[in-house]
Amino acid sequence: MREQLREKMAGEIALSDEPGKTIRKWREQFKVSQQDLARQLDVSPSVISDYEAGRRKSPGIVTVKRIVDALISLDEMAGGHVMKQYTLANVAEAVIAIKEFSEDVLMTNFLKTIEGENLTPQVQIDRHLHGYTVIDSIKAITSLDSFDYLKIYGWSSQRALIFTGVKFGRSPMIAIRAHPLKPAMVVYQRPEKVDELAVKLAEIENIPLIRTSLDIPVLIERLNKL
Amino acid sequence: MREQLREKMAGEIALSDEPGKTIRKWREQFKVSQQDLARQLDVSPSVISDYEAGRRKSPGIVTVKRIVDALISLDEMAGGHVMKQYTLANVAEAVIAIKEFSEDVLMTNFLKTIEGENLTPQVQIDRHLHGYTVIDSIKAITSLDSFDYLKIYGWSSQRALIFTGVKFGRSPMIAIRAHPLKPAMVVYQRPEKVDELAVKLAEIENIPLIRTSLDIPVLIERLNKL
DNA sequence: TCTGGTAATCGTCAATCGACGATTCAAGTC
DNA sequence: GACTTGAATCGTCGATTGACGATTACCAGA
Repeated sequence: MREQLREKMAGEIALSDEPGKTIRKWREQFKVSQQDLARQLDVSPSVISDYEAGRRKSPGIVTVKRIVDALISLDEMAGGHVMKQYTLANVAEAVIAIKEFSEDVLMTNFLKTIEGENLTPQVQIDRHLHGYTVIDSIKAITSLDSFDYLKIYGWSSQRALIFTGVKFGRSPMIAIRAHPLKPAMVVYQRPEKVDELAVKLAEIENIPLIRTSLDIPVLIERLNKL
Repeated sequence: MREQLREKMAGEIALSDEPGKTIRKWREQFKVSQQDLARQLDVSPSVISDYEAGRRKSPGIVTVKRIVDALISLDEMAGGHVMKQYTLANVAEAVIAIKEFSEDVLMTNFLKTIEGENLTPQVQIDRHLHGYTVIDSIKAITSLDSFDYLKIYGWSSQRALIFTGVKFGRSPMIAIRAHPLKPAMVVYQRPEKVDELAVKLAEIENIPLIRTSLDIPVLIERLNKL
């Protein structure tokens, strides 16, 4: 993952309109002072300040590389704390919780547990669930990646997909509709509103669409008991 | 994904010891001539050649950005063919097949279907499976990413993990051992050899370790019937 | 109030970049 | 053999970077 992070940092800085600000952002992420960074790089602290202030509009890639590596090295010397964040955190960015049940769970029980309200009364809820995935839909959408992960790993015929941060509930259903592998159940956690279209799509797909008003920590806790 | 690719390209170029070669690599990926690229950038072709030849040891990030954007723009104008490669291909790189069963499958049936030989006779195989994932272990290892995806999405207590391209079978078991979430069964498809350590680890974890001699297409076909 | 840690600003200068254009090669292909 | 097309090499030159050090400014504590 080290390489990944290095590349991301370098890429971000290189593409930034204000590389200085991006450098600063990362330096702050790593909780390193300009001085410490300067020491690690064996340059004067003013150099760092100049970069961050944007005095150089297009620093050379060697400079960028040196800065990135210095930050990562400093972090490693201090235990690699920051890097760890960007390992799991990034990959799992959009996934808040995930679990496979050791024994199948009835949808009706699942509903009771999360205090869910069925928005699609026509759809049968007599099936079983093998597991669930709780997804931060904002993050899933902004980092398209995550959506792709989900497409491949997280969506399966026998699990509940729980979306948090839902506005109208259209995008998740559209994504589901576009994909061959369907979840057995879709849950919106405290949606602002649930669009008609979302309900209609769920009915077409024959997937029960559930709304719950539990907040995330409570929801997670309840789910853990299953 | 566009942003992702941009960042990756910029990052790679920025971190490269020979940025010129990396620029060339990408230009060739995009199947663009130096001249076309130069035209897109509105500079003389010799400029590109100079960069690729390494005449500038540390090009400024603005230059890098311009080159990256030019390549992507050219690709987009031509239909975005190259970019598409870097979308799904990359994410799914290591996953050859994946499926959740609609109904549980007994391990013994699973074994019969794939003509599997149990290398761990002590371990019980009376459990059920919810699904399986077929993984190209070479790709999974070289692109560390994929291994991380798996950690989070693909590994679950009730599924079979099928590894292809196995040399000694140590790495997959070690990775499994290191991770809290365990598969219910591990299958090696035509391993060159199966190391003692791998078997021992499987026993410790109480995960049946299976060997199959089916080749990949046949294996997939059989699995599809489940 | 003084001090130490952190950061900003700026003048300066050698080194390097960014770009051009002229020239030379290497392969096709007409 | 003449003619494109793609690429390499290099001298040149103005513009910018990379780095320093001096100076200033802003806190938070002792």
